[in-house]
Amino acid sequence: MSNNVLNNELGPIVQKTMADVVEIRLREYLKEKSFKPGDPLPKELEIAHSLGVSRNVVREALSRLRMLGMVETKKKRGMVLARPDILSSLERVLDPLIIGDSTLQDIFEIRLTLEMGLADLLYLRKTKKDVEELEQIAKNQKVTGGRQTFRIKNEIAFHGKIYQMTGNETLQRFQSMLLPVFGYLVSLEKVPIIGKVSHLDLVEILKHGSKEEFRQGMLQHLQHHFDKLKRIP
Amino acid sequence: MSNNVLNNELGPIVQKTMADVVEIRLREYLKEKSFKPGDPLPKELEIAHSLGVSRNVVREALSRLRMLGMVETKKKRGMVLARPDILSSLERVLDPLIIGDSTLQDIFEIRLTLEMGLADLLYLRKTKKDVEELEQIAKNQKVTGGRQTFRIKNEIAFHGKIYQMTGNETLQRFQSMLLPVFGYLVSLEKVPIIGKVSHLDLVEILKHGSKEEFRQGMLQHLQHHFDKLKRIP
DNA sequence: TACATTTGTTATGTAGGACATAAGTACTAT
DNA sequence: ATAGTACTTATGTCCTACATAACAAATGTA
Repeated sequence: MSNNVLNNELGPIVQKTMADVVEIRLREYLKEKSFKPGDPLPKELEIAHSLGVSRNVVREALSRLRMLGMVETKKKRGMVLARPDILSSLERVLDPLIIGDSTLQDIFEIRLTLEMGLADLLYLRKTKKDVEELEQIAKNQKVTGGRQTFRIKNEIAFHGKIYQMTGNETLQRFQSMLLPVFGYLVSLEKVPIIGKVSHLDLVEILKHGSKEEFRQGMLQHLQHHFDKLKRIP
Repeated sequence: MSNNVLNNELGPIVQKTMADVVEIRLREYLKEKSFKPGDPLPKELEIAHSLGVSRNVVREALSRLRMLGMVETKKKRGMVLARPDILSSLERVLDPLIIGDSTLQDIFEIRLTLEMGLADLLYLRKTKKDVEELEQIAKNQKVTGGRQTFRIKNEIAFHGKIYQMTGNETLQRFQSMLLPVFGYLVSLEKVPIIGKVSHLDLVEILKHGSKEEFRQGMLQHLQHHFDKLKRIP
């Protein structure tokens, strides 16, 4: 018998605690009964009794769902299913000091991918006012020039504004959530590298150029990042 | 005093439970002391005593961190900080039936953005073998043709393969995690719409065409999705 | 009758104790 | 010295009790 088969047959032993099991069962229950936001959940004691566990365990499981924003509770009124904020769960674990290097690298690549793909949304939704504000940000950088900390702040403001211009709130929040990750990665570099295409160049393209030109401009702007990517991962 | 200021001054009243507070305090503590994966945490009772709360509350907070994969516990040995899997937290809340329509729309746009930005990673890492496998998937569709359920499966296989070809595991998992969302959105459409550029066309471009040609091809392939996007969000 | 006040009920939030269990650690006997 | 035993410790689970908030019902007053 090959080792591969063995690995499939016996997975790693994960000793689930009761809270884990109850969390899963609750999820299944909510899905099966197709609960919708606003629907009231059973009482803690009812859950505990019907699952044959203590109220403590149920509360640990519920505490998890509450953290994710899946349930909200009010005294006496009981608990209701709620609409979780999908990004708040991400936010809790997105700490560059904790997540591994390979994941960090993956996230960095995702950011590059997103920025290369932004052009379509951007040209669909950019407004004159937005472009003007973006130009102002780009000009600010030009004026103050040197200072490292300010340079980074401005970099963040510029790219953040671009995300905001897409009109996609989730995307925008996602980007701002990734900032600490990039701040961390950038801090590892000794010398700040400036792309061939500047922020002002990008603004100029946004004003008078086409989608395709913007994509090319963004590619040039990010080129030094792409240059450092490994071919075979 | 303007209403805007008022809104900033007094935010909405959020009555945090002790478990919420302890969770936050623990996070801060881990950050301040710059805990790294593998470092042992204080005992439950120590935490409870030093925070002045019951062990129950501490366990609820720890249960949350355990769910996110931030801490792992073994009997007697105690708890250690662990490397959370950033996507597993997302997975728990990514249910199209629960999240709101606007977020659903945002996610859909993010997917389009990603696919439009994939070209660079793809051309950096695609292998001959990958392209051949992709071609096989595309041909499979051509052969069997009609059937709705199979068409969707094949669509998923094709685009999934493209993500896999980027060599970015996080990106790939992210995409496969979004599939239920798109399955849901697609199920809302009456008539399946086929883009002007087919899967086989895309494969052909991957074989002999340039990055830019691929991007244009992908744009054509997704054009009907872009057509339906709202200008002003 | 209409309204205000009080009382009761209920579900969650918090505290604290008890014990089982697993996994080290120290000790003892051959 | 090694094997086996007893002890210790931290987590996992259960139980009881009570505080608190919010709703419901009952009661009293104009």
